[in-house]
Amino acid sequence: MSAPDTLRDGNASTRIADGLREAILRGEYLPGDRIIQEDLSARYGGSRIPVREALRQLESDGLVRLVANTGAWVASLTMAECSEVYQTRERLEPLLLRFSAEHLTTETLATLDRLAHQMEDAPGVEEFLELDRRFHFATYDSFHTHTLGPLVTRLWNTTQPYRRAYTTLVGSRNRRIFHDEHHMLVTALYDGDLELAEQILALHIRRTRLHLERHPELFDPTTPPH
Amino acid sequence: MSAPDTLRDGNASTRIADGLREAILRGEYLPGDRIIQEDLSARYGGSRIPVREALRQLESDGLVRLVANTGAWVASLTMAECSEVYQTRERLEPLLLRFSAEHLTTETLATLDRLAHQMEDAPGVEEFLELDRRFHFATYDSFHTHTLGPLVTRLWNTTQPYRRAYTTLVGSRNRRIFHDEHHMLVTALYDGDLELAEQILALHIRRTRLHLERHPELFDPTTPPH
DNA sequence: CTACACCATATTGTATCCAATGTCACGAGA
DNA sequence: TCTCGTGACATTGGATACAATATGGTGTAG
Repeated sequence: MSAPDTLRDGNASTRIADGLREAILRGEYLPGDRIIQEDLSARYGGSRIPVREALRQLESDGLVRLVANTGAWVASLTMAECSEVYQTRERLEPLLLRFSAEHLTTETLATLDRLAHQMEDAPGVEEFLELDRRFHFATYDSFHTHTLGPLVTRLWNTTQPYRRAYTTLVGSRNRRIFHDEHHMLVTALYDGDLELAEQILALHIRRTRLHLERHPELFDPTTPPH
Repeated sequence: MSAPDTLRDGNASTRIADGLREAILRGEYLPGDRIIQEDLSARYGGSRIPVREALRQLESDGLVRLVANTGAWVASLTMAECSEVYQTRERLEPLLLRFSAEHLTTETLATLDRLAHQMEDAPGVEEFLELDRRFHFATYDSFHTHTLGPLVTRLWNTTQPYRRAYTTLVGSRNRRIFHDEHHMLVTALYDGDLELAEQILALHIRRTRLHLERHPELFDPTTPPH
């Protein structure tokens, strides 16, 4: 039997950072929401000291914005910033895929195929987002990386609210090509054609970016009040 | 007249984080060195609270390794990890260069040319490293980025101790091709040939990585004690 | 009615104190 | 001589208390 959740790590800051990160990724906090240190103390237990350390951590992760003597907000992106993250992903993830694909097992390939099919029947937005994330990370998880894996995770995290907003907005329209790309990726991996797999992934990310860019209303105004 | 250094930011954690980061980059602390919270308190003023926040921040930046209830160390890399960072840079920096190059001014180009020549006469390791960094960042600074710029900075920072060690080890041997690549890059930028500039930069980073990989003795042993 | 100054309140920033944990040296026993 | 347990010490983790700063509302002057 496991220890109670509040003792999980022996380290309150890490626990709070993980908890808040998950809450932001679940959409419980929205971009631009104010974060009060005392609220987090109350929610996760402990004093404000570990809360502050957690906020520093999440700031470096790009999930929280801190302003000295003023407070903390859930980070928000302009469309240009979000687009930049996607263009970064377009260069990084194919590399990570290449590293990982060299170590893919048959079981992982079967899992990927299963996830790609499950996604087609995802009943709601949350299931869709969750399966999409699990699919892509399953293609990456076969190789332990020091820098690249965490970096990619970070880029996924900072854009998660906007993926959610977009998916909610367009419903299940236009998803066919999205699923097709996943299946093509699985096929390329089955065939061991890493060059092709990299290209499909880059196109997949690029197309998603272009779709997002059709909806500026999802993002912060380009000229935020400074 | 400016305020004393200890009041620079109105925020002790940021000040300490910046100070410690610079100290690590200057080589004042070496990879693997233990960091004692009280020492930082004494050195930068203030109590241990802001020190701890600063350490969290630098941990997320990849410059410090924290172990719960045990302590903090200056981060160190194995050769494989360092190589991974360089492969990541090889994909990222050409993109950043492309973003930035579209906004390069004539003055910046002149500065780049000047820096490239200055480097050839750099008297010592520190000057060489400093000029190299300034050269590359000058090619990036013409475009304000939200994610990519800080990311690249971070990758440069985590590998800085090893660049220093390598440069010290080989002295000024084999630097000719290094300088030539810089000049080629400047020329490509003068000509507005972004495609070529990207390729030169990627090759430049790749060649540096291959040189580093000839010196495993500079790095942590691959199987660290766990 | 608007603009501005001022004050009350909420919130963040930091210091001090104590608790918890890990480290290391020393000594007893095999 | 080596191993293992034990205890003192060094160091980190966290809570409380207080100081510093920002915010938002109210009243007053123009």
